[in-house]
Amino acid sequence: MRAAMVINYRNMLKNLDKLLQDKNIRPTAMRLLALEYISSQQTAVSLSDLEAAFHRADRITLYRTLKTFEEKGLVHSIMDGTGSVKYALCEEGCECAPEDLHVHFFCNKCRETICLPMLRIPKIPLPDNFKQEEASLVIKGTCGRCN
Amino acid sequence: MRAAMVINYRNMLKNLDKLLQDKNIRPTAMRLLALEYISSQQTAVSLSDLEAAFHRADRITLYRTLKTFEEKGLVHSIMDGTGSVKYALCEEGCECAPEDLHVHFFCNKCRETICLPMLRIPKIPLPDNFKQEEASLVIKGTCGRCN
DNA sequence: AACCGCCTGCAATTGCATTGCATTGTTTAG
DNA sequence: CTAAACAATGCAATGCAATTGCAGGCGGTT
Repeated sequence: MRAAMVINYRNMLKNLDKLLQDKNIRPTAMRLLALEYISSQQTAVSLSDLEAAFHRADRITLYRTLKTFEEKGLVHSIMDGTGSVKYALCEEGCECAPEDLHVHFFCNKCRETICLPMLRIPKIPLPDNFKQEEASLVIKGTCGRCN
Repeated sequence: MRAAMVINYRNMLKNLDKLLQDKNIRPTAMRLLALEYISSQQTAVSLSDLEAAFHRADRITLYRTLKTFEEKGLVHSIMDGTGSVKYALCEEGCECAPEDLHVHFFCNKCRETICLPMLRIPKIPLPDNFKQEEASLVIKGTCGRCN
């Protein structure tokens, strides 16, 4: 049992490691931890969340870690209107247009932001000569847990 | 001709005045000017825009003017992801759910934000137990003018 | 005319995002 | 194996937008 867990944990690290490598991100200890945290969360995480999870780590380093993840397409950022940017893992193989193409939900009760990857942003018929490059749809209300 | 313009200007002020009164906002000089400016713009305005238009006015007063307009339902705010909040007139008779129900467009070239009141945000079929209260859809790209 | 409340202006502060720089750690070329 | 080159980290400082406190001023009411 113990052994199995250790092996699983090792495997997980291997996987996270691979995730980073695949995106050309050097797998440092901090980054592995950050990535582990992000992927363990059901909701999008803010810099403050990360900071709270690793209170011994430097805020700036965490900030740059998130920025790096975003640049390399490992996570995407979400502006949910709370004033602090949230980050969530990109889907496998997604070339994430900056501000992704799926819907995000912000719960007014628990104040968490979640990705709804199965819900794509509908195509909107823009006026003549308008060209769409990105889109961001944030729905606010109460989430399944809070209802 | 001159006389007609004067009369039209007077009428306009009367109209703006009425707009304010209807929303229970006391029509001070500053507010009339701010409202005139906002309604003369084709695009949503930020606090900085207002500040630039009235460089003799106090930034804080302009800030509070916008806040008052928003509270009273005269304008709605738009978070377009630029980091500064934009404001635009609400449609006649709209009870503007905070973060309105129409689509907004942000042009990556001219960096202006515009309302597209004729384009309603489509209804999204949320997962079980999720309740929608508001929604914000911002499309980014290049606008008609910039193409 | 006196009172009261809203509006305005100035000062100061918060909060999040961002950059500069020196140090440490890791990779790579010789 | 070592040194140079580069990347990541930690600390300090700054930028920028939003926000609040307070005092004075103005308008409207009694």
